[in-house]
Amino acid sequence: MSVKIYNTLTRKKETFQPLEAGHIKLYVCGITSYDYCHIGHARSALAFDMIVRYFRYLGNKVTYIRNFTDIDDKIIVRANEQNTTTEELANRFIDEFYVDMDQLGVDRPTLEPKATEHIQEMIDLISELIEKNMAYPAGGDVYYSVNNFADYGKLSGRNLEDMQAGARIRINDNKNNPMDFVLWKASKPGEPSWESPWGPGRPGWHIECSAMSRKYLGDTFDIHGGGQDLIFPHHENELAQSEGANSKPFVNMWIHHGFVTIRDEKMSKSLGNFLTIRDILKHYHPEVLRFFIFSTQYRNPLDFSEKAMQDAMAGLDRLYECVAAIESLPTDCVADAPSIVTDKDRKKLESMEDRFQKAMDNDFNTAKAQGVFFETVKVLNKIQRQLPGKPAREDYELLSQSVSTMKKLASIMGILTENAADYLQAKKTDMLADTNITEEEIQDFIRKRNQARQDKDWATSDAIRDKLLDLNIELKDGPEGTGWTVKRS
RNA sequence: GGCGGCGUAGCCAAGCGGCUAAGGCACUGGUCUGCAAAACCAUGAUUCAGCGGUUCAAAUCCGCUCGCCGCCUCCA
Repeated sequence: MSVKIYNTLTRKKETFQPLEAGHIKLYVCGITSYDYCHIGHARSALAFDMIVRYFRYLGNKVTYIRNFTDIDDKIIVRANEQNTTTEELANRFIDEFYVDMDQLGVDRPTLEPKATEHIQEMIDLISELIEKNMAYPAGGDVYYSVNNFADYGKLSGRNLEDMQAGARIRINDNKNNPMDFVLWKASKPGEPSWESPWGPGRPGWHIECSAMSRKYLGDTFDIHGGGQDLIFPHHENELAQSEGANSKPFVNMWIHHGFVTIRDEKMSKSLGNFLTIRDILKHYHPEVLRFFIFSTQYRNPLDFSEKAMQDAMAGLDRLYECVAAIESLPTDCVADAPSIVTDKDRKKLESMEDRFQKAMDNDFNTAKAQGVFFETVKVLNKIQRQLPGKPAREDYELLSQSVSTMKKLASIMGILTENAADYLQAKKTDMLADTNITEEEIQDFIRKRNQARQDKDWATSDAIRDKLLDLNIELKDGPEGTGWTVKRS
């Protein structure tokens, strides 16, 4: 395996080498559970879903841990607003998260630990840090002492002097250094709290990931992932905690994906410009969203717009239409008829999987990989069109083999997973629901029009066609009769 | 101010020192058609924000300039 991955820690693409050959250990920061998920969350889940599927496709075992943050300030505030408990609120949105993930067809990680179920592990870790003089209790809180960790800032490329020069650090008298961050927070009255050696309180945000990754993946593991906004402070602090406590390298490879933007602005709850996953799935098939998200490499920003989604839909339809056409080819072929496929085209088809792998090996370049599919479709369409009524068995097999390979590879991105004919039919039915006409009525018009066409009454024929077009129904005359589609608006 | 990233055809997007600068969408032309539509096929950058430099060779490396974005506060 020679997958190259951009490592945030070294700011370079590196050849990935798991610690244990054939077994990859991956930890990804999941959601803070207090609201519905937006497309940005979808991108995160989908990016790592794709990465895990690719590693498995290459024959690796992958242990994939993705946590739920089910206790933090935002959850407490929101629970109070809704007059409920943090537990109820967090669990409710975890359930909603699963609804979205299932709709998107995201595979479940190996394990999805919750912060509140690992309080003891966090307390143990904090105690170790205090013993090692990497942390100190103060006024019921416990803080991490950044001055005692020489490498602090190595992930995000910052240094303490520069950061302190920035004036946006809150003054907190309990801290020795303004950059020290909280490991354990003394609870205020009415807040959820757990007993600890430092009094009742709750964990700081970063400590859960250090504690849970250590429990499930060990002191050092292969890959840690998340959104680019987590690099600082979250991952920087996790790294400081884990290496501070374990005195071993925490993670070999840090993967951070880019944001989803709207009109080139980051989508976020504070800006109020976010769209939830279910908003999107109301209007688009899940595979359209997947196709859209994988149309650029995972580290680049991805700008959401209706136009972009329409483009994605058109592209996905093109793939499905090709698959459907080849899958509906008549199966009676001539065993020893000569092939009509040129050597160049045959090579193109036979090299598809290699070219796909080459793209994916290069830091999971799904945009390039999609390009491989389209190149394949172009060749497939061309051959399929030239095929005689009874094609050579050799050619038939080349086409169906290519289609099944393409479907296998596309499933790594979670596209082309449906039966192509069903997908296209369902789409038609869905679109028909948005019009003011039924299938029976359309068939009726088509019969009348065909009669007119037979009589060479073009005026009537065209009038019917225009009438249907007004209703967003487009007719397609072909050798096997007249078909129709709902026009894309 | 510090750190990181980006700027490639109308739009989206690959490319990471050297084969003809992938691919998608749109446009245009062709096949098909009674005419259309759909589908399919074909077509577009002597050039990669600008200016310098390194090199036999640069969109790709280095420097500067301009523009955009993200992080530095909760955030996928």
